[in-house]
Amino acid sequence: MPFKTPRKPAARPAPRKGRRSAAPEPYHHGNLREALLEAGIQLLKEQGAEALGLRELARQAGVSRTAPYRHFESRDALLAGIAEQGFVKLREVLLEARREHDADHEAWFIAAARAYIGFAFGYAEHFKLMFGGYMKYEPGQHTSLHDAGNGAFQTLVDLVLASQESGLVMQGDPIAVSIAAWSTLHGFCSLAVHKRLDFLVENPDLLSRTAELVARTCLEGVRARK
Amino acid sequence: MPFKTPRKPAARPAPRKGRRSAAPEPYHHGNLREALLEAGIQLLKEQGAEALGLRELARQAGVSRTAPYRHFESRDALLAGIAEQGFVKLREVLLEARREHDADHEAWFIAAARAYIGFAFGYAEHFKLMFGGYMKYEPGQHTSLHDAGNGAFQTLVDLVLASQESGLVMQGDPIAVSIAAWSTLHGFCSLAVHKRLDFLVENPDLLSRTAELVARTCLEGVRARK
DNA sequence: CAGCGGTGTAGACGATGTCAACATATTTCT
DNA sequence: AGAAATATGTTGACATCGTCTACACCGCTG
Repeated sequence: MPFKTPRKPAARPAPRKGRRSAAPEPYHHGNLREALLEAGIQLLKEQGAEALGLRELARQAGVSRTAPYRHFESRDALLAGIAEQGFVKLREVLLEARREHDADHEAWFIAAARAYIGFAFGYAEHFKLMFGGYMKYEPGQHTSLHDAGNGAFQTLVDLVLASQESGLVMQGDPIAVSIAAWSTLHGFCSLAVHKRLDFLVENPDLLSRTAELVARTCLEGVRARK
Repeated sequence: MPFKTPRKPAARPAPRKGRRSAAPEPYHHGNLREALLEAGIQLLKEQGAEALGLRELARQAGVSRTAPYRHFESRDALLAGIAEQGFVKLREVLLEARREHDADHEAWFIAAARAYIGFAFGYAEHFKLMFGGYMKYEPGQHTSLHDAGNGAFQTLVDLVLASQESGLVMQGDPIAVSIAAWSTLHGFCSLAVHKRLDFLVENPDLLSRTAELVARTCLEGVRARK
């Protein structure tokens, strides 16, 4: 009986005998899709993106190796799903910075920069997955991931637009200006997360002071010239 | 006779029967080490870092799969060797920018920024390998790669030091200021190279204008406040 | 000429992503 | 309610990869 074998029943979130709910929650055995994403996020945090194997994820979810293919077209698609969650979270922390400093554009700017840096350091592996070359990123593919990324970027564009109106930030194509500001943040985070700033890591005080300098630089670089 | 088999003799750089030369060029069959690096650089340019398999490189060099292990401890070590070459090249282009604008610090700054961006766009895959998470990067490992990276970074520190003395750039820890300036460049390049700026790619004019803005932002962000 | 270390080779192992074929559970149609 | 369709999960197999071990060859030094 090669089929009745393991089936750790505790691993499944209770097959839901209830008739039907409004949300089209998957049926069958449990919602594997989310279980895979959750396991992936957990494993990503603990071991990094390299450890995110399809088989490993399936193992952690208590299913067979090819089961994930019913929910993700390929390993890359699964990674894209995990990365997407990261962009959602990133957007959230950026929106939070906005909520707290809506009135003062300069404070908003600095808070957004700190939030971005905080996200990168707090979710380093996630950050690497989102912006690194861990998966193919062909245009037209992974549109959902793409949208989530644009959603996060849009919060920066909103900030730039508002700051241009209030005269804090230089005029010019808002996209270009946003990218210029974003680049400063992103470059610092990318270098740090990839351990290219290890001469700072040994001096945590200098690291945090540099982070603060970067947050300011990010604004000064695009501040309206007098 | 399972051993006499392939041995494409043309692929080897002539066994060098000459007695001995000053440089300790490897003997035996040819200098496989450099052949592997060359093939790797070529393949990297054409197909990206994912294609850099040990077996594939060995194939390209016309040797057996495990031959590379006589010259590189692991695949990561080979990748590190290839990345190292990239840092050497990057340092070269940065030094060239310096040579051309030694006197005018502002021009030097802009030229260095353009050179960095030019390198990233011209050697996109190499850039990704150098700064992405394609290989383990434990501290203490790959010291040669590490040194090459620091060598390239040092050219930026030199620029910042000179610019601080001449009053162009703000005071403060030169390392921190260098990182702040570098971050702007690096962030832009990293985003572009990883295709996260595709909304720009469709508009090459906007892309180049943004690149120019970034090159300026990189200086404005750390310019001495009046 | 013997031996020895530097170099290259074949075989094997475990691991991975993916495909095709098959089994089973849930929904939908009649 | 029963049948058919669909969604989900499983096994087996294949090609590929990095790496280990044992072995073969080469060119030098004694």
